[in-house]
Amino acid sequence: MLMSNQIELRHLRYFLAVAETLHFRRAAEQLYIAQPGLSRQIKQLEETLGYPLFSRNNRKVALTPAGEYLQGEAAEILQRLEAAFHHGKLLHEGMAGRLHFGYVGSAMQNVIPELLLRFRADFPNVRYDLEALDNQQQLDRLLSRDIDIGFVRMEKFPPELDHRRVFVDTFSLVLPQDHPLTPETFTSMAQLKEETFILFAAGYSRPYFERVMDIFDDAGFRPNISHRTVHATTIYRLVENGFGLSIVPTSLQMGYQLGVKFIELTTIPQRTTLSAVWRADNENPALNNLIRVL
Amino acid sequence: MLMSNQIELRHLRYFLAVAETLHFRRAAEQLYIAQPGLSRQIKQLEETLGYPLFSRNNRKVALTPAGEYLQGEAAEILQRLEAAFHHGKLLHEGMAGRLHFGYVGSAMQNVIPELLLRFRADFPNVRYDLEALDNQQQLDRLLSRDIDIGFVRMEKFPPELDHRRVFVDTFSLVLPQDHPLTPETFTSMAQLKEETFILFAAGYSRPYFERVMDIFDDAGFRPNISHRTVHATTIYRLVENGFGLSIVPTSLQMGYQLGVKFIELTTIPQRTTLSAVWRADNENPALNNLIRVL
DNA sequence: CTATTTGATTACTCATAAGCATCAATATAA
DNA sequence: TTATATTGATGCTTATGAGTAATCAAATAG
Repeated sequence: MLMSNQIELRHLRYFLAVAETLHFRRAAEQLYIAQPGLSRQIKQLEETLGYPLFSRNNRKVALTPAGEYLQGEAAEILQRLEAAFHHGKLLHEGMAGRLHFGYVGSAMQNVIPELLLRFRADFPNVRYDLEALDNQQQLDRLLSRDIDIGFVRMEKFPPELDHRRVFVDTFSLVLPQDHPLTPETFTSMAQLKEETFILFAAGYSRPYFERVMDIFDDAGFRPNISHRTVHATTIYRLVENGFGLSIVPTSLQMGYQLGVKFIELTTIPQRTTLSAVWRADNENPALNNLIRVL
Repeated sequence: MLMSNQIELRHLRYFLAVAETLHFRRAAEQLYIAQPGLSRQIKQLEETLGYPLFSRNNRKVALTPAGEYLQGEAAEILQRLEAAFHHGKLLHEGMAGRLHFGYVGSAMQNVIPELLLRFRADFPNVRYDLEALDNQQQLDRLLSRDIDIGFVRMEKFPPELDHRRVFVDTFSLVLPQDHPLTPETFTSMAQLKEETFILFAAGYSRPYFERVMDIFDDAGFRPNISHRTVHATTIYRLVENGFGLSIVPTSLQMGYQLGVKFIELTTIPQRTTLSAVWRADNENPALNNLIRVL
């Protein structure tokens, strides 16, 4: 064991008081204790350390070189400890710390930026890790506690996870700029029976894929799918160049300047929902604050 | 008062033990105390801080985010405190710290470098401040505690100061390279009755100046003094260019490559002594070690 | 189910920090 | 000089609270 194992913070606090005042009686008053106790605690500290901190010639108290050095160190150490306790409190209150986000790419169009802005207004000292992941990756990393919260296009979740619907979106058709169909002439999905389609890969999110296929089922035909991809930009590029049409969440049209046009499918019943998911037992206090903001 | 004023190092040590083992009973064993005391101390720490450090579900102990953070901080703080105590011990033993030297320029020729080399061998962690000062400046700054030790050419010292003779040196004549006098033809100072002399200024050190004048008194003449200066290089330059002869401590000839030659005055009784001086009540522990090396 | 293991709780003991009265040494005042 | 005041240290007592032993309640394992 180390020599300083019997030293307590009390010793340091008393030492600092005497080091400042260089006067045992006044230091004792300042500490709201009686002088003899102070004398003995300082003596005990010196004996434990094995060297004197003060030179006292019965009329004057002065710091030894070692005492002078320790005065600075002890003051800094106590201050740092105090700061650590305070920062711990912030962490406990979710006012500081780190939140690890997972999200499907489309959530970054509107939901995540808006959420982060609102959250930062109340909790400016929380930092974020943001990671674009598909639905299944997010579930895996939630269960392994790698991320604190996920934003997925799903409806059913494992029992360990809590969730909340954060955004319900219509679908939109994506067509080339020069396609004859317009919002005015569009009446029903059945008009697109002969078209080729570029859709999200089924593996990316089966529930999402099936929701899209429902649209075609309701229209009474199976689509001719030429390409499957997960990237919005890729879809738009392919549509732009005449490889086919596509169906995407309406919010996904934001932020792109490409040669495609959109027709929002407000007449069909299908909607796609973005849900926030998190572990019910996640103890990150910042997460509770985030969920409250949701 | 600060919230943490009732927290003691004991709390931190106990906390770290539990944080490491995540097990109260084993942590208690490791600390050589019984488990109930440990439980209470941790609880008390958490209550004082106002937030929990562990989440215990009657079967598992886990750190909260705040606890995880404090584990790192507390470990570092304890380590730093331990290091501070250790460094204080080094300071007390004179194994670390700082020594402020004053010295007359000539002491830097041989005495100071040799002393520092020997001292550094035993006390490599002591740092130095070196300042070239004349005798009186050194006494003043010793009395005002600005320097720890001085190296002067004096014999008498104020009562507050302790001293020790460190080097006794003969005098040497300084002559131009082409001067007719040589060590072989030199017999007595009386041969120099007609010469002009360049000497140290009396104000620089009266005892030293009078010692030099004694040499002339013994030779039976008062010298014709053309210049007075304190700088060795200035003296040598003046001698080299025929402005006169000089008398310097023999050790002062080291380290200069100039057009002058020296004749060591071994036959006269005068010697010049370099003394180390320090305050008797100087508490710098490194000083005691230095004096022991002297 | 029972046995085991976990941390928490309770009542008690004992170590010790703090307080009081006093002392010795020194400085200041008369 | 003597008297007085002020300093930190010391001896003794007290009270706080850390530590212990026994026990409990809850969860898990067999």
